[in-house]
Amino acid sequence: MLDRALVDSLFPADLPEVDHWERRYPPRPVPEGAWVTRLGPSPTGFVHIGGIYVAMLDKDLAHRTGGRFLVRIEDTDQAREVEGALAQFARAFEYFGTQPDEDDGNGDYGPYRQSQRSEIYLSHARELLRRGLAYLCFATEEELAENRRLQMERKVPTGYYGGWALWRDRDEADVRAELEAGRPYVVRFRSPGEIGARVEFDDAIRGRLSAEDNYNDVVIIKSSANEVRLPTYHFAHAVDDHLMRVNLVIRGEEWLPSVPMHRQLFTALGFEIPTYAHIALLQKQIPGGKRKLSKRKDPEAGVDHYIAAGYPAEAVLYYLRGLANGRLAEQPLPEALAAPLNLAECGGAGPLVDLVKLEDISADYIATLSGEQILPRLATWAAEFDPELADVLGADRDLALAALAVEREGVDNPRKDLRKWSDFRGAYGFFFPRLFEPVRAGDERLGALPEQLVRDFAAAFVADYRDSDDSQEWFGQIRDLAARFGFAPNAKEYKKNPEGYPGSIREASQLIRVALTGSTRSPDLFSMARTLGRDEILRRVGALAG
RNA sequence: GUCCCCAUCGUCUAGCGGCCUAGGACCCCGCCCUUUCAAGGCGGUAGCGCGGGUUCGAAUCCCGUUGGGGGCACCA
Repeated sequence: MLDRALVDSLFPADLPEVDHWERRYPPRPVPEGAWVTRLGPSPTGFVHIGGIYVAMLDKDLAHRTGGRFLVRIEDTDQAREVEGALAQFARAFEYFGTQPDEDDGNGDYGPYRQSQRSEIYLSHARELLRRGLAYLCFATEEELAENRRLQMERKVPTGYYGGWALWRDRDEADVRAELEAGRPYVVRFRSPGEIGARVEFDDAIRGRLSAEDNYNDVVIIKSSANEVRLPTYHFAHAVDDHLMRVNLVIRGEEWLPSVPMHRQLFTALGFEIPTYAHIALLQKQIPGGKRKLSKRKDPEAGVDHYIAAGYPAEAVLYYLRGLANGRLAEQPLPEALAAPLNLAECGGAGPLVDLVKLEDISADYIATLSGEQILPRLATWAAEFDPELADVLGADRDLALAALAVEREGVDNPRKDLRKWSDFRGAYGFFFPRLFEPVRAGDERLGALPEQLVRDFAAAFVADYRDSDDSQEWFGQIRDLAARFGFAPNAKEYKKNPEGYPGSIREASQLIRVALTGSTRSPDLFSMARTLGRDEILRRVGALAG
């Protein structure tokens, strides 16, 4: 243990004592059993979908128990900070309805950015040093690297412990000498653990666990060479969770092996240990196995992927809730979104993110919406991601609503060709003259039909066109034309005698379909015709006639 | 090397000593519907990793193994 005066000389003279912070951040006035949760994103890039997954859990549990959910920016790694990261946190939280109760600039337990809490960490580090529960370490990077190399060579666990901890039990005289020489140092935690000892603890998801106790002396305050003295995650999160009065920490299972060490820190600091819940990591399938979903490699890891594609938040949340608690995947979406989440029902195995499944969910959800409900959301999406489409939607709202109504309103089984907003242009864009390019005879979309036949058919259609409110009657003119031009009346007839016909009623109607939509895939012809209107029909089929 | 976690159809899961010759959803296949696509209806293929043990009885409990994921950074 270093002389107290020596310890104190390492810190600003006006640094508050730890009890100052205890008074500054009193225990919260929340009911018994209330959860105070937190999400700790770091501004090193866009938000990971796993962050929304955790935030969803955090918020649900906090609110159901009369607690609070806060977001704390963990920016102690100043080298890796990315500009603009913070702004898109707020955007993501808003989109998915996971806004915190407290965050930067809003709450009584701030600051909510670790880089602004240096004083708090230093107070607590000084206290640990005064009590000999932490120590100064002057080991160089080279020395640490040599340690590591030797450890691997000898096949013993890597780390800074026991005989490998060069500065753990050094004479004060040595320490003073290094300080007088102006050598940089870090502050390390003096782990109380012994090699081989076991420790037991409870996890809110996994139940009672047992692990080797921690015997590593981890760094708690980074190098004195840095202009601003900042802590490592281990130290920062312990101090912050305590002073922000967080009592439930939901985080990824990659932290499980660190629990013994974190518990030691809480104990050394005299803090009550929070409840930990370690959730399984979302995974990506790779040949031979799977791995952590990575923002760097997997587009679907980023929240922006979902927002830019236009997945409704409800669909994504329903999918994530199903991953968290399987029973919710078997409930209708509205109920599943409103149901409480339960940590004990979270699985221990890391699930593969299945975009096919998400798309199905999204399609189902959108099918429950009316055109009036879809349009404003679609327009909002388009404004940011497809401005031309946004223009078109804005210019002709009535047509947009009419298009959306096709086989969606007044039917038992609404279409499910809109699985996300970005599908709209492809599936419905043809309704808008500005987005439609007339088709000419000879286009490959018309298949193998002879050009002249196509022209003649189209011309005859235009010449004799009859509007009708009855779908059978309306389609009847295509049947009549098909018969006139020698098409088989149905697929069976055509199959019997392929050489005898240019095609069947299918090819005949596809001809008109391609003329009207530019595609071989569309909703019902009659329904579209009613929406397009006589003039537009004649214009488009007329273009095919030449 | 070492320390943790996990293991039901291709995927996500229900199951937690007998109600399971294992249920649901997505995917995939077939049929129907049939003017395409999208839906919808009906049906189908497909799973408890392996080996011990406990038990009258195990997907369910125990042990081992195999496989998968993650930690061991002054990243978080």
